Amino acid sequence: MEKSFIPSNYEEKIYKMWSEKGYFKTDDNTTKKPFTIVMPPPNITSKLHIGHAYGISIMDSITRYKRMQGFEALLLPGTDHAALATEVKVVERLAERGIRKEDIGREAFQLEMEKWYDEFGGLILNQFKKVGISCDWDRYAFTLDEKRCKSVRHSFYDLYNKGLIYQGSRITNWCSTCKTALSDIEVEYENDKGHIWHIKYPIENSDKYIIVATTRPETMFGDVAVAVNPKDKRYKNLVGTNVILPIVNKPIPIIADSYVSVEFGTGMVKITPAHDPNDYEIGKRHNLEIINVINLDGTMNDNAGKYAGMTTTECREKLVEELAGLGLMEKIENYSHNVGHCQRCHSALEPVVTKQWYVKMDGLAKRAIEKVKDGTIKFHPKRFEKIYFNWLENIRDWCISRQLWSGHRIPVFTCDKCGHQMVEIEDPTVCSKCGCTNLTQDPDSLDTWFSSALWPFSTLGWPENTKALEKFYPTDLMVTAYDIIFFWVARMIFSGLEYTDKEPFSDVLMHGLVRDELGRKMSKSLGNGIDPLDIINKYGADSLRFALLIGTSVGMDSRFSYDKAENASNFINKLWNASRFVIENVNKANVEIKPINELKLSLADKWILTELNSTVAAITKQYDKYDVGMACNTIYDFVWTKYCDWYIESAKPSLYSEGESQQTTLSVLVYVLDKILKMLHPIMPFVTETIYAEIPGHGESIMVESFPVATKELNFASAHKTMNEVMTVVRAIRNARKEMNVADNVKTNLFVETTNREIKNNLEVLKKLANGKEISLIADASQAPENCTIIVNDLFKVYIPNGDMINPEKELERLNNELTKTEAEIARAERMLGNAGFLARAPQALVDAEKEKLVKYNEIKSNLLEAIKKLG
RNA sequence: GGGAGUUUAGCUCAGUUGGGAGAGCAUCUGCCUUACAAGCAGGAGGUCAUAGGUUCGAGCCCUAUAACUCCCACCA
Repeated sequence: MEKSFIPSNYEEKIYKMWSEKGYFKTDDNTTKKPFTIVMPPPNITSKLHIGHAYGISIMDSITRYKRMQGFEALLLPGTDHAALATEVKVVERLAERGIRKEDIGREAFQLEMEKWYDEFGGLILNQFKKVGISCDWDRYAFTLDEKRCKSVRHSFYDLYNKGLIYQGSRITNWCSTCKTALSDIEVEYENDKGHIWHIKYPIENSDKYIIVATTRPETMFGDVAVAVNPKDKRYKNLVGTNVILPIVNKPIPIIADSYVSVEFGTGMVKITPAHDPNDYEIGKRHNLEIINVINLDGTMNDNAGKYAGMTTTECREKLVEELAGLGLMEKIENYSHNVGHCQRCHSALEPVVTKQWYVKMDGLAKRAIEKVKDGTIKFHPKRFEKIYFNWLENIRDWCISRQLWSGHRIPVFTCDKCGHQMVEIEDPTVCSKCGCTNLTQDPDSLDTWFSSALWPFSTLGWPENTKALEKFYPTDLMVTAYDIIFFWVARMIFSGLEYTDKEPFSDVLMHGLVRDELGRKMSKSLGNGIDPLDIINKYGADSLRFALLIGTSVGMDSRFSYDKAENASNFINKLWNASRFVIENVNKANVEIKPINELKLSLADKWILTELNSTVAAITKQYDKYDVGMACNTIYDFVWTKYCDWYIESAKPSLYSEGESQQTTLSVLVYVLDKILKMLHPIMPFVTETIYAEIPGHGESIMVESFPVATKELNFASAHKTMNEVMTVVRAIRNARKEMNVADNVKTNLFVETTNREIKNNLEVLKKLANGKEISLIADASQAPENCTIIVNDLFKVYIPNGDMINPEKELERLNNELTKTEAEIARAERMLGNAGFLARAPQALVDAEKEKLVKYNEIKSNLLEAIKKLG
C-alpha cells in the first residue's frame, strides 16, 4: 500500500468501477424490500454549493447503509427547471444585449431558455458524482421533461375537473419587475426605512378635517372610504359622514370596522381595496368599489389623473409636494416597517387585483394534516410538525399562475366564440360546447413548485401505473432543509395524498443549514462561502462528506470550516495507516487468516470484539434514526481510540511473536478492520473501497457487502471488564511516570502482584502499554524491591523501583492525593447507601452497583494505605 | 403580535427512560516508542443561562425570567 492515501488517485476510478458494475442500478422486479429516497432536485443551472453537498451526503450515506443491509436501495436523481428563477436570469442576459423578452416573442424566448438549460444545465449532477453519490442515474428526471409534463398535465386536469382549480380575481402579490403574480410564500418581508405621511382629508360641508396616516400616499387615488374603529369614541359621531378625497375632490364615507386599531396612528385609515390586502378585506365587508390605480408595470394609470404614466415612486414625490402646497400635509415622520419583496428579484411588491388561477386548499390541507397527525408521515425532528400544522391550518388558496413564458404552460383552453373553458389530457382542438375550432390557450405558466409537488411520484412514472411506482412508492425518506417545508414538503404531501391516495413518503428528515465557522449564512456578499469542490480537491470527497456530517444533529444548523475538513483528512490518514500496518503485517507473516470462532482469543482480542459489538449496535441504531452525525462520532471514536490507541498497541507483542498467538492476533485485527470499513463505507465510500481491496479474502466491492450485525457470541463481558481494569492501571502508571518526570523514552521495570489469571496471562501486554523494560510477577509486597512507586487498583498492584523514578517525596504526595480521591468516592457511596429514600426507591440494580463500588474503593483504599506505609 | 429553537470547557457541539458532567479543536507538558509528528502519552480547563419547584436523586421533568437565533403574521 502507498504510504498515504491520495484521494485523487482513486476517486474517479472507483466511481467509474461502481458505475460499470451496475451497482447504482435498481430493479423494479426484485423481491428485495425497497428503500427509496427521491433527491430534492437542484435547479438545473445551479452549481454545487455546500448545502447541496451536505444534503446529498446525508442521503447517500443512508442509501448506502440500506443497500448494505439488503434493501433495493434507490436514490433517484433529478433537476428542477425553476421557472421564475431561471427566467429572471435569461431576461437579465437578454437585457445585456438590449433586448426585452417582449421584443422577441414567446417562442423565441423559450428557445433562449432552452439554450440556457443546455449551456449551464447538467453540470451540477456531475459535481454530485464527485461527492460519490450512488444514484440510479438511469432514472434521472427533469421537472420539464416529457414524462414530467405529462404528470403536470394530468394533475392539473384532475384538480380542475374536481373543481379544485379555479380562476379568480382578487388581490395578489405582484412583482412589477418580474411582471408576474407570486404566491404568498414567495414574498419575503424586509424592513424598509420610509416615511409615514399624515394627510388632511376635509370633512364634507365643514371647515374641519380628519387626518389619515399612510405609508403609500400614491394609492390615495384608489381610496374609497376612511375607516375608524367602531369603539373609538373620538370619531363615533363622524361615522356615516363623508370626507373629501383631496385632489380627486370626491366624497368618500367614513365607515366603522373593528380591523382599525384605536391606538395606532390617528386611528383613521384610508381604505384602498385595490392595493392593500387588509383594505381589500374591509372593502369586501362593506361592499366598496375597487379602484385600480397602478398598472402591472408599476406605473400609475388614468385614475391617477395627471400623475398617470409616472412610476409609483415619482408619483409619490410629486403628490406629496402638491399636498404640502395645498396645506393638506399635517406632518411627515420617519418610519420603518416590513414591506413585501420579490423572493427572486428583491424589488418591493405591489398588492394588486388581478385574475389568477388558484388551487383550493382547505380540503387538501385537511388531509395533509391528518396524515401527519396520525403518524403515517413522521417528521424528524418532530417539532417541525408544529410548523407544518401551523402553516396548513392557516393556509389560503394557492396562486399557481405566473405571468411567465417559461415552465409548464397552464393547459386551459378557451373557445373564442362561446367562451367555454376546457382542460383535457391532450390539447383540445374543438370546443366541446359549440364545436368551434378557434381555441386560445391561457398565456400563463404554472408556479414551478406545482411540478415539484408531484416529484416523489412523477419521477416514478405517475400517472402511468408503472412497475417502478408499484415497487418504490410510497417512498421511504424525504431529506431536505427545513426552509422549504412550506414550498415543498407540505405540497408534496397533499399532492401525493390527492393523486395517488398514498402518502408520498413515510419519513421526513429535516436538516439544518450549513453556516460558516462564525455561524453566519454563507453568501456571495459576505464572501464567506466554501466551495465543496475546493474541499474535494484539497482533501478528497470522503473528507468533505465526513466533515459535513460529523458533529451535526438532526434538524440543527451546523458550521463548516477548512479546519473540519483537515480533521476529517487526518482521520482518514489514521485509518489508512492502521490499515496499512495490519495488512502489511498479514502479508509479511504469511499466515492464514482464520474465522473468529476457530481462534483462542486473548484478553485484548475479547475486549476489542466486545467493543466492536457494542459499536455495531450503536451505529446501527444511529443510522436507523437517520442520525448520521452521531454515527460519525461513534465510528471515529472506535477507530481512533479503541482500535488504534488500545487494541493495535496491545496486539503488538503477539504480533511480533510467531505461531498461534500471532495468527490469532492477525485474524482479529483483520476481522475488526473489515467491520470498520463496512461501518464507515456509507460515510466514506472511496477510502473504504480502496482499503477493502487490500484486505485478504475481500469481495468484489465493499459497496455490495453486508453491513455488520452485532452478535451475542462475540460479547465477552468478563474479559472486557478485566481489560478495562488493565487499562485503568496502565493510565495510572503513565500518569505516575509523568508526575515523576520520567521521559517517554525511558523504560522502567515493573513488578506485578495479582491473583487475577487473565492479568497473569497478559503481562506482556501490560509491559507494552505501560512502557515497561522488564515485567515480573511477585507473590506479595515482600518480593518487591525497596523504594518503589506503587500503583494500585482493586485487582492488582504494580511496583516500579524508584531507581527508575526520581522523587520519593513527590511519590508520597501522589499516593496521598489518590487516597483523598478514593476516600471521597467512599464517602459518596456511603452517603447514597445511607439514604433511606435511595434504598427504598432506587432500582435494585443501582443499589447493588453502589454497594459493589463501595467494596472496590475500600479495597483500593487499603492497598493505598499499605503502599503509603511501605514508603513512609 | 403568534410560534419554534438555542443557552453545557477558550471555540464547535454531544449528553438516550432522571442515577458519578463528555468528545473534537485550541491550549500546556513530555516523547521522532519499528502504522501514523497529519502522530503518541499525560495534564489543565465546567455554579450545565438565572431563580424557584417536583424527586431519595435534576444538565435532563415543571413554573417563571433573561439573552440570542429562526419561522409565521404584516397596524394604515
